[in-house]
Amino acid sequence: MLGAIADSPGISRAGVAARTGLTKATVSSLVDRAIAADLVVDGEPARRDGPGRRGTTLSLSPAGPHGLGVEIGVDYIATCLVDLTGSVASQRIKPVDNRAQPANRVLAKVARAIRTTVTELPAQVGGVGVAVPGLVESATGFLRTAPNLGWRDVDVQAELRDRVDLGDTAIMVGNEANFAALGEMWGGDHGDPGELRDFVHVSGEIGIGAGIVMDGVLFEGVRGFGGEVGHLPVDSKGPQCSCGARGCLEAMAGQDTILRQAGAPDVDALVDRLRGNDRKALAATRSVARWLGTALSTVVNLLDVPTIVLGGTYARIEPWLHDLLLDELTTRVVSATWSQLRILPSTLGTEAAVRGAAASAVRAIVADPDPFITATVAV
Amino acid sequence: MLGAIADSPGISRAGVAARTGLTKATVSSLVDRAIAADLVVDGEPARRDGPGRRGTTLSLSPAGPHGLGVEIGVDYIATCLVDLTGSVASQRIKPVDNRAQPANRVLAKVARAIRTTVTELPAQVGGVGVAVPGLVESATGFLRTAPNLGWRDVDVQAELRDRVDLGDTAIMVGNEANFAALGEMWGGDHGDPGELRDFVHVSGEIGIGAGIVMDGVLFEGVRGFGGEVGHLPVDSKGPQCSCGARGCLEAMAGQDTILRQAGAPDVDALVDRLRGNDRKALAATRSVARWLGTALSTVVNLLDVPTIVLGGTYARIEPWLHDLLLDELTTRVVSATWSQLRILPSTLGTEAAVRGAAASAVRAIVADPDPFITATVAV
DNA sequence: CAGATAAGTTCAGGCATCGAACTATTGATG
DNA sequence: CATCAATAGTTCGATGCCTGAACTTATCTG
Repeated sequence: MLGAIADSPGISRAGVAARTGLTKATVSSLVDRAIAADLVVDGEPARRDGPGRRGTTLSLSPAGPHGLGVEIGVDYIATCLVDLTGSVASQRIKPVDNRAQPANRVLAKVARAIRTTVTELPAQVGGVGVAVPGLVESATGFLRTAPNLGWRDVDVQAELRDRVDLGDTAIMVGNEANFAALGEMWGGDHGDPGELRDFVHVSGEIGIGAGIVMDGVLFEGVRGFGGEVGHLPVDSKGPQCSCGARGCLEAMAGQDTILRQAGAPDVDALVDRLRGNDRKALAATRSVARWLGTALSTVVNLLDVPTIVLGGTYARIEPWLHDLLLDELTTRVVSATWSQLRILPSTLGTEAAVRGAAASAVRAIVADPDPFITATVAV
Repeated sequence: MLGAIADSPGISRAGVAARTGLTKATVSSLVDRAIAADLVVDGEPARRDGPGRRGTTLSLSPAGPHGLGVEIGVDYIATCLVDLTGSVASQRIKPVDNRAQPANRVLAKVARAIRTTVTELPAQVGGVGVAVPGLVESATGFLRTAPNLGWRDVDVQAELRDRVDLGDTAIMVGNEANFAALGEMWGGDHGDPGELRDFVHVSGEIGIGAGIVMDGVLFEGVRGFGGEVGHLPVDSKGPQCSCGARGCLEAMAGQDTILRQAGAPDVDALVDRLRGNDRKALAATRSVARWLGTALSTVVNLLDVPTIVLGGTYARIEPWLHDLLLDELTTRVVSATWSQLRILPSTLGTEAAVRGAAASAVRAIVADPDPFITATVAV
């Protein structure tokens, strides 16, 4: 029910009723409870053109529970607090070389970051989202492997609970690419909120990760290891990859490969050269578009997702990727003949993952406020 | 609730309660209603080892509503009736060259087949499933395209309703490969019923189709066009495909390609030659295993589905595909290091699709018996 | 100001499910 | 063989979520 308010802030009770199919009576009582729990606030009456009483504008309360997002990157720890409306209350990024340290050392740092953020916040923390660059079992939150951190089999949630007293606040651990996709859906600027509900978010950083969202819900596969696009085979004759196979997408279109082929030291330099129509840079980008297109056509053929959001490095070079990528996809995707594909650049860039982690925590409350409300009443 | 009875026939009311989390009281009343509507029958008391009253064995009623499945193949129309338990009541296959005829001519034949089957049945028809070799929009049941039939934009459901009086009996139109997967799940012989809940069913016939089942539910993608594996790109240097792209799976591992490479006139001959260790046949099969493995590794990496069921032609040559395919998958699938993949041959073979279509119709009642029960009471 | 229109509230009632007490059936034990 | 513990199944009042319909409040229009 709160979802309707989240998707269109300023909606009236009657509007919510129309949207959700519940009766006005039900909505009224639910909204009353939500207001009592400080999840929703009643605003000024809305303007209306015709006759009739004006509805009061409902919106999620900025003073309600906040979501705390933490991203454990390879060389940084980022934190972020968002309120129920999705507005960022605070954000911080701390460079640390996590690769050089064992998991428990890093988690101690993360715990400290959580502690300070929580104590600084005047409002309540309603949930914590932790984004990690690795494969997480969705049922348990167990981190199976994080190659770029060198971690294996870490129970991030339990480790953090040992180190920070969070009571029974929910901690959700998830893959960074997945959270990035959610962040983009909830916090990105793509027309009307709630319009972007079916898409693949591809982010090219050190690896290539994808977050798949269908009908507004993250698609994680059976156990949570889905959406692994980095090692999709795209070129049977391609170079050997660290995973043992040949011609993986990561090897053909990863950030390292682009920069090497373009002869650029970093992404900024690459963008500069593209702007200056540098031949090598353009050729490298074209090649990336081709391979990425091959891989994404597979994704679209399998999942029938009509929109692709380019994040991370790809977002930076999206103008040069767009046409070729769309072309490649259109020829390869079976359903493309009668249904238009869209390619959009990410609007949150590298912030997407933390934002998504934080927003996930509050969205859990929005999706099912009951546990939160009963907990609040009990206290 | 009936799902629990379907999955383990002979279960007691108490067993259902334990399984579903409902209370004994609730189960009792629900079961009573289901018995009244002839959906469930009470059997003999079960044996038990310890003390305590023995539970009555519940099972779905073989006299209850039946599901009617129809498959519109390229050169046949198959029909099939199954009862609630999944037992086949009757089955028929009629060779017709549907390619040579316009859609409405074929649908008239289908309508006739439905009529005769319905009138022969002493029990009630609870739903109709229609399997077509094409892409169906899941929300509407609209057939977008069926390349091998030469059909485009056909509203199969409406056409059939015009031609057969089915009252308000549900008609579900779906892709043949999807129904085949469901058929295999519900009617196949893979250990305990309910054990096969997450798998990809790949059937190699004229095209290559896949049905993806996750958590016992068909995965169709956003609009229903998901699971299209036939045109996954597997070899960037491969031959041109009719779809416009290069090196599609269908061109590399389709039935035609196998037979041509093996120099065999048909699948029977191919199997004979494989049994006789014919070199060309073995080489062709190895090549198929490689390409199929490449494509399926993509599917598994994206969807994280732990089991692959080989249907159609692939089922026939499964013994020769198995090891190489598993090998290819194990090296390419990221999660394979800690989680075993399984490859199974289909047990229903070419019957899978009609069986699945018929079973889908009754499963809809099992999943939500309320509309059926209220309709029954009203009459 | 009357009339029309729409938002929001109140309250009795329906419906599915629950909880707890009850009855029924069975093997084990002395 | 009587009794007991264990388990299956039933009955019935209680509960909680939601609905439907009537009602109150607020606003525009002529």
